[in-house]
Amino acid sequence: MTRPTVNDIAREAGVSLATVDRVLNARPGVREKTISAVNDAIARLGYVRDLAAANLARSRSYRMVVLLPASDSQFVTTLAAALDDAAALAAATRTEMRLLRYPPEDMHVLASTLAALDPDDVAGVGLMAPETPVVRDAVRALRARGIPVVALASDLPNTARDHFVGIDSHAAGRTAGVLMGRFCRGLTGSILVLADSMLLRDSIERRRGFDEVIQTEFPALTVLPTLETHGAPDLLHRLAGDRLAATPDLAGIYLLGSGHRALAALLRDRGLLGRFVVIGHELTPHTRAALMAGHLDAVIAQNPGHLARSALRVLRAKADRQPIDEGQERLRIEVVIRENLPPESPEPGPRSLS
Amino acid sequence: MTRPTVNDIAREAGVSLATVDRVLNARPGVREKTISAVNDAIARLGYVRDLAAANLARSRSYRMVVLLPASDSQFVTTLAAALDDAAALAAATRTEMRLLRYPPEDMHVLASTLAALDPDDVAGVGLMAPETPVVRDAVRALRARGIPVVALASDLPNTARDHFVGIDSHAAGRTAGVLMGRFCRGLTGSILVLADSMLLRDSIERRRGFDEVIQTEFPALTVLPTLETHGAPDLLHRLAGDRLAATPDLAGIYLLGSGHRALAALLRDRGLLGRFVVIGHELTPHTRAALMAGHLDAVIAQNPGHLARSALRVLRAKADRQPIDEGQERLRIEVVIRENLPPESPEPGPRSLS
DNA sequence: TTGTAAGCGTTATCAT
DNA sequence: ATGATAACGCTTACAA
Repeated sequence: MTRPTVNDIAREAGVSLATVDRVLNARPGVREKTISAVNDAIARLGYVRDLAAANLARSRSYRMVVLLPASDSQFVTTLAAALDDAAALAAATRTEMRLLRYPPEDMHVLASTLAALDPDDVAGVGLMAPETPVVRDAVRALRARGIPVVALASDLPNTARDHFVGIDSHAAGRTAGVLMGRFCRGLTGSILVLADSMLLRDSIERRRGFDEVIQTEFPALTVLPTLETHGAPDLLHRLAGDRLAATPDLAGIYLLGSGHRALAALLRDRGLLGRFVVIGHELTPHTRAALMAGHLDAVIAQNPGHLARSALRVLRAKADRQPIDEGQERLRIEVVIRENLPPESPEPGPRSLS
Repeated sequence: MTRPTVNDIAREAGVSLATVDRVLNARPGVREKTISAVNDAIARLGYVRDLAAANLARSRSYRMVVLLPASDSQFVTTLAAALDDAAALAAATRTEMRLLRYPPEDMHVLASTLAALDPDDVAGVGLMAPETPVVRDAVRALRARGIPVVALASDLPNTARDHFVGIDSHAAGRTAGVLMGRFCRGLTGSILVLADSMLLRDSIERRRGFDEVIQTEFPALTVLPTLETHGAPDLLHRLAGDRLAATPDLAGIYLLGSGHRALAALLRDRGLLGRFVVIGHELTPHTRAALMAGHLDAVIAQNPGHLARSALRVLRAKADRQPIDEGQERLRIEVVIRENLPPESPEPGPRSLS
């Protein structure tokens, strides 16, 4: 009736508790024969280990470090908030998080921060950073010192990071492309593309996915060269304004990064609000407002709450060398329009007081 | 540095462990004065109780019951599989699940099953059922006996269920409507609507949301009366076939429920595959295949894995009278097209063996 | 009204 | 290579 415990296994297998534990945790110093005896007992009894008890006994706590660029991007801000919420929740499982920010323009600062991390003080590192050589090396060094690393939001594929939690930018770009194409049904014309910077791999991949789809499936549309706004509203206003004037057949606008407010302002200036199909990325207060106002038609997004919780869960699993639940940790490429906009999270999440 | 425990409180307050426990759990038999002494110590030390340890000591386990209709609908099948996966995961936290099926046409069987549930054998009930008077009464009775109830996928708003885990059908219908309208840009014509049955509240609400959007935002489109197919492919073939022939200006098809394969077969028969915008609900093997083949343009879905995990987490929280994390438990109204189709879950989820 | 001590299911530290 | 035994933070008889 009641669930089998390690004691039951020990009795059934005719060994001691300690041996069962050794087998359970794949610790060395057990004969092959004993191992299989224990495993047999486990299978026979249908044992499943009580995680809570295990963690209690370990009384181990997990100090995670998460590094985000100190940019004022709304996505980063949103993610930081989500991480704080997730950390409050994870505290119940002895997992705490230190959230650090690094100057976005200097990867050397980031690298030295990472290099200074003490392997027996930090159980894992979450990192959102562009994949520059400096970063690559820093991540490799971290892993060499036995600290698990997960890449957040932006992947670091060539660093042997333990895991990536986020969405595939290329597929996200394709998704944006299909929506743009279909929302422009019947139209012949150009698509204006705005990015913060085309040096970031995510932007490049989004653009590549977008182009692929438009070229092969929507030949009536032409994607214009990307304008780089470097997060500067005035620059966007000028560059996009010029392009707008020079493009009489404009059908749609694709924002790879930020700039939603500046774009809306520009279009309003010109009396063009609502005249084009506009598609962007990430759900932030700005894009949310734009969706509600009808200035933005769709957003391709990843759920920051899920991202944050997943990051902490995965880090913890890695720290424990436990497998992760692929299904639970896989982020979806979300399509958000006004009608399925999730309600603005009202409370900052219950800070589990009692 | 380390978190304070009950022992620390006891020492700080100059009382014994047992007294601290009595105060913590609001048990009787403690002087007012002692109570406040303990509470002071708790506040001073910033104690936060370790729930896992508490539950371990209680050696409490949570036996949940989930009831699904015994229909052969693919969504229900998918959900059942997701629940089994979630249960395998939840087993590590002393939460087990019994998955029961009831004959979909007879709510009295369901009601008597619910009535037979023993309050000190089952810690919570998850229920997917239409909201008939019989069901309403059964749910009320359950709650009166102190068993928490969460509604799954389909809400039971007038039963005082503890929680609903699923998406808002009305908003889902509106989302479908917007996509239909936008994908039909420039077209003037009719939309064929197919449902299993219009007796189900979810279908009614989806349709209502869909109509609202089309009528107010896409006046060039006309939504035809719903055809009820009762899950019967031949009936769908006949009814939809007739309507198809009688509707020369058909622009789109909206499937409120199942029937994707039958519809594809019909359209193929008539050489009409790919001629209309087709939008449906829920991601199942059939809709997935249809999306991949290009016979279906978009699906409005809720994530069954999330639904299942959320249901079990919420039931557990309710059983413990703990607050739930709104952010984590809120399901998104997902828009799935070919480009953001999540990969088919390869493994049935790690059955946490070790 | 309060305290003592024995668990709960694991893990970890010694012995053997 | 294996076994006792004492934690881990909390609850719960049973005593006092």
